[in-house]
Amino acid sequence: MSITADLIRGHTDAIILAALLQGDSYGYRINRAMVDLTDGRYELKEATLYTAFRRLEEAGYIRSYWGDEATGARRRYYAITLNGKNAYYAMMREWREASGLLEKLMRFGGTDGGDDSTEQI
Amino acid sequence: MSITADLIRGHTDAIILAALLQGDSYGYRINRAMVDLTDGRYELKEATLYTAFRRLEEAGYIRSYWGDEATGARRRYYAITLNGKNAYYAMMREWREASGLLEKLMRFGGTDGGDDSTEQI
DNA sequence: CTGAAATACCTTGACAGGCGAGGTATCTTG
DNA sequence: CAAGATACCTCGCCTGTCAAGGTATTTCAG
Repeated sequence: MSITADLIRGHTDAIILAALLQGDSYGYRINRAMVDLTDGRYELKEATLYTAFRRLEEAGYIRSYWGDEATGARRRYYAITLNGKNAYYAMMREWREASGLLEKLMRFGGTDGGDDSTEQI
Repeated sequence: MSITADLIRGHTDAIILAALLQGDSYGYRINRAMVDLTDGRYELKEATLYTAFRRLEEAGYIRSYWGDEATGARRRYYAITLNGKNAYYAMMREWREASGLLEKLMRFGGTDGGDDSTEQI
């Protein structure tokens, strides 16, 4: 089944920026790409996605403009800015460090002293 | 500098359970172990820690009891339960899957279709 | 002896991100 | 014509984090 929300929390921005690194895109399509890439195990919920777009635009990491397609529903396209790219690389560095730490912490919580009572039930 | 909270968010429970897999321990010590293991780059804040203890105990993943040390401040020890161990293994499986997906999504957001406008500024 | 720091616990209230539910409008297809 | 896909958006709740504040005990420098 799908990944729990909290494991994803905080990564939404990086995911969206990564998608936009490939070129301008719009909400619905980015969402679809996520589902496809993960074989349906992960989906950016719409409310989350659009909230993130607004957050990212406010931060100056993306710009938006309306598409001019004559056919189909109107689309709001997003483009990553220079600041956005820099932010993305920073997020990736953070992610690498954090996941390394997490791996270490979760593999071995390490109370290390090992003297106290260790009775189990 | 320290890792941002949101990257760690949701992993607190797994971290605590991992620590308790090594044997019973108490809040202050677990916290110290985290700081030591990560060279100070990550710290479980006290409020977060004690909130998590209550959450985990309520879920039946840990049990608690007061230590009987004659010296020093009183300590509340925590022990992981069978349910807690199972939960820990489940969390680890989830983490493995989620981090794999995340890695994929963040490395390549993949709008894949690559037909639309791709102008950048 | 005194006062600061360390050990050890705990609660309250605010905040931020995720998302269920609900809504709008257009186009396609049976 | 109705249903479903495409495409956008908002409101309000929930949950986990944490700054700030608090208690009590022990240790140790001055």
